[in-house]
Order: sequence, then C-alpha cells, then structure tokens
Amino acid sequence: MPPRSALKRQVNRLPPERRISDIMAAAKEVFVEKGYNDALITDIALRAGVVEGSIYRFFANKRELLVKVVEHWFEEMLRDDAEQFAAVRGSWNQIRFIVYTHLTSIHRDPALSRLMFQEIRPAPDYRGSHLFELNRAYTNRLVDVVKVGIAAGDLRPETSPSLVRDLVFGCIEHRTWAFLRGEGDFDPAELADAITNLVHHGLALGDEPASPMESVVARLETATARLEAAAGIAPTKPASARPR
Amino acid sequence: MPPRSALKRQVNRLPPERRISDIMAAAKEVFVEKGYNDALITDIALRAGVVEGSIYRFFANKRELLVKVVEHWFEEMLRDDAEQFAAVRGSWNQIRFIVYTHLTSIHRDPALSRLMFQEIRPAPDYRGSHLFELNRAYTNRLVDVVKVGIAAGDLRPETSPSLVRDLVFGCIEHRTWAFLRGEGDFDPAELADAITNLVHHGLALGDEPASPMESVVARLETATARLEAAAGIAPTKPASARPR
DNA sequence: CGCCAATGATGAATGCTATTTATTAGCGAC
DNA sequence: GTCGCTAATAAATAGCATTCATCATTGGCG
Repeated sequence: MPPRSALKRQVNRLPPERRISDIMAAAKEVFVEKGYNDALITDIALRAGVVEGSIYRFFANKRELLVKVVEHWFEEMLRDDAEQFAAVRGSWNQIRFIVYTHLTSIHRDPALSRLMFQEIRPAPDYRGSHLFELNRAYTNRLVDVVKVGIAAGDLRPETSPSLVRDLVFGCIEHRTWAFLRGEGDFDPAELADAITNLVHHGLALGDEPASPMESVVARLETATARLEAAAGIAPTKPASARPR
Repeated sequence: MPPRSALKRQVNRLPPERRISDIMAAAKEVFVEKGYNDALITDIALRAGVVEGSIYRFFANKRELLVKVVEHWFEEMLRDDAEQFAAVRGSWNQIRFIVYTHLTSIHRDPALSRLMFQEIRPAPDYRGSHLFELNRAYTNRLVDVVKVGIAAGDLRPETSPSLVRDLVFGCIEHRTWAFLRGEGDFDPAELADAITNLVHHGLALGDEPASPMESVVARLETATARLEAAAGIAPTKPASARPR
C-alpha cells in the first residue's frame, strides 16, 4: 500500500498568464510581509495554490521572482505619475512635485521601497537591468528640471544637475530609513516642502534683504503647491514659471 | 580501522583574545571579499585556523560576527577623524571636512561601507545597537556645525539641522552607490567641493530683482483661495510661512 | 469516439549551509 | 602523576532553494 502514490494526485491546469500572475501576487504578499531572506518559496507556492517546483517553471530562481515583483510595482507607479507631472510648471513646483510623489510612494509601500533599496539596487547586475532603466527615467525627470531651470535663468548655472538628483533622492532615502525600519512616521507634504526649500535655497544666508512681500509669496507658494497636489489638479496659470 | 577518529586530533589552545581577533580578522577578509550572504562560516573558520564550531563559542551567530567586524572598523575610523576635525574652523570648512572624510572612508573601504549600508542599517534591531550610537555621534558632528552656524549668523536660521544631515549623508550615499557596486570611480576631494557648495548655496540664483511682486501675490492669493475652497479646508495660517 | 504525444504540474530527492551537540585533548591544581 | 575543567573538535541536525523523475491533462489525429 504506497501511502499516497496510489491516490490520484490533484492537478489543476491553468493558462500560463494566470499562473504567473497568481505566483507574482503571492510572492508580492510574502516578500512584503517577510522581506527577501525570510520569504519562503514554500509559502509563496502555498498561497499561489501551486507546488514549489511549479514556480521554477516560470521563474529561474527566487531572486528573479523578486525582481519581477518589484518591476511590476515600479511600472505601475510610473504610469500613475507621468501625466500628472507633465502639467506642473516652474522649477520650484516641479522639484516639489517630484519630492512629494517619491515620498508618497515610500509612505504607501514601505516594504517594496525597502526591497528596492536594500536588495535590488546593491546587486552587481543592477546596472543593465530593466529596473535600472525604469529608475533612471524616474530620476531623470529631476535632472531635466534642473537643466531647464538653468537654461531659463532660474537656477545657478554652475550646479551639476546629476548632483542635484543625488542630493534630492539621497536625502529622501536617508530621511526615511527609520520609517522603513518600522520606526515612527512622517508627513510627505511637510517633508516635501522642507526638502525642496532646503535644496532650493541652500544653507547660506544670502545678502539679499528679505522684503516683507517675499514671506507672503513664500507662504502662498507653499500653500498652493500643497493644495494643488492634494487636489490632484494642474497648477494655476502662467507658463512663466514660478516668478521670483 | 576507524578512518580518523583513532588519530590523535590536533588541538591548538590559545588565549581567548587571540582567538577572537583571529576570527574577526578572517571574518573581515571573507565578508569583504564575498559579501554577507556568500561568506561561508567554513571559509572563515579555515582562514582563522579553527573549526566551524569554535566560532560559535565566541559569536552567537553569523550576523553578530558581522556586526562586531563592522563595529571594529567604525570605531577605528572615528578615532582617526576626531582630533583632526576639532581643528577646523568655519561652517563651510567644517562641512567640507565632514563630507571629505566620509567620502574618503567610502573610497578606501567600499566593501565595509556597503555592509554597513546594506546589511546593518536596514536591520530592525539597528536602532538600539552600538553601531547606531557610533553612527549617531559621527553624523551629529554635522548637526552641531549647522547649529553653531545658525547661532553665529552664518547660516539661515530656519534650516533644520537634522535635515541638513540627511541631505549631506544621503547625497553622498546615493552618489557613491555605483562605485560601491564596483562601477567606476570618483575623486573624494572634487566631489566634496561640489557637494559642499551645492548644499551651502542651494540651487536658486541668489540675487532676485524686485519683480512685479504684486501680480504674483494676486495670482497666488486667488489660486489659494480657490483651492482651499475646493478642498474644503481652513485657510493656511500666516505663522506657518515658508520663510523668504 | 478513443488513443497519443506534448507539456503542465507534482512531490520527493538533492545539496548547500548555518547551527548544535557529543566527544576529545590540553592545561593547571593537587 | 592524575583529576577535573574547559577549549576545541568533528560529526550530526535542520532549514531551505533548487532539481528531477513521474504522472496527469489536454488537444490533435486517426
């Protein structure tokens, strides 16, 4: 009496796309809950309603599965952001928008962001991967903003656009690590304002006397940007950038 | 004829400190060469001249061994920097010094820096660890510089010192990730200048001509009122101004 | 209608490693 | 010398990704 071999084993055939999306959905769940190392293929298989071996029919290994999951998430994110961004005018507003949306996505999906920062980006094959290209496109929006700002005479001509990219995204990551570890919380809108202002103005006290009008403008700019972002609508009026 | 059990097995007794430092030296080598995951306890034991089990007499597990190795490296680094820093005067010079020494240590020990960023800092028990405290002391020098600069009237009074810390260290990390993955190189001195200047001055062009401020204000007031109404929220408080 | 090849799916086997454990060897006290 | 204590050892254990030999479905073709 063979214990189970004699029993007809259950087999459930499905179209490959369905299997793949089931597996990816289950994998996303498990990776998010457990992190890469503690995620078990067994667990993923169980939740996807397949057996361990089946996962290897569609994905070469655990890491490839992770990469596909994160790619999927990232692509979705990019699609959502792209058209909104196109409507924002003025270098301050554009930087603020980029900072804010990035902070928001970290705030919404901390576990996935973490996987990206900790597992994907440090890998030696990251450069050359699809995710690298996606991320490049994502961050290059900021580089372009700076270039345009320089050309338009808004921003200092000697600034390196790519260094500004590292300044902004690096600052965001460094600031959010505690949150990503599960410690505390942050307010994306408030932090976006602070970072944008700091990057824009720097630390040094300029020699310009601050007119009382300026602080009014500053307050209004901030309130407007926040409200526009919150309302999800395009900025008010002129193509003449943020004046000042 | 028992294959080996009958042969007198070699045992080499040493004082614990010596054993520990041998193991840590071997572990440092292997972690640096292979990274955390691909480092094998077997390999470490072999190079330290002990057997695998002996490592567990001194270290609870592989991760604790990693932490001890990185701690040791970090402590050494701090000792070297501390007295030099005390001699530097002026906020620009002090920031530049901190940026430069940090870049230099990444440039000198990329593998260890990577372990710190990728394996240690993201761990849930990082906060509360000794390394957290060491790193805190390390980065707080910059926070203090900013505070002093503000008090002395060198730096903008409204800047958040801790945000400047995240800006600077985040920028450095983001900028050096490619190098940490083994792609390309960078010049610490040159990059230190660029980062310090960017942080110090910001992006914005300093000398604004007193422009048609009134029309700007008018536009912003209108947009704000409209948006606040649309969003159904209370008007932005004057006190919360984005200064300048 | 029924059989057959192709391939999806399975569950057990493999292999690699961290970690544990039972055993042995050296060293100091008596 | 020898007895006990502990460092050190080598073998055993266990967890988990990955592979493999087999089996079950399905759609095409007689």
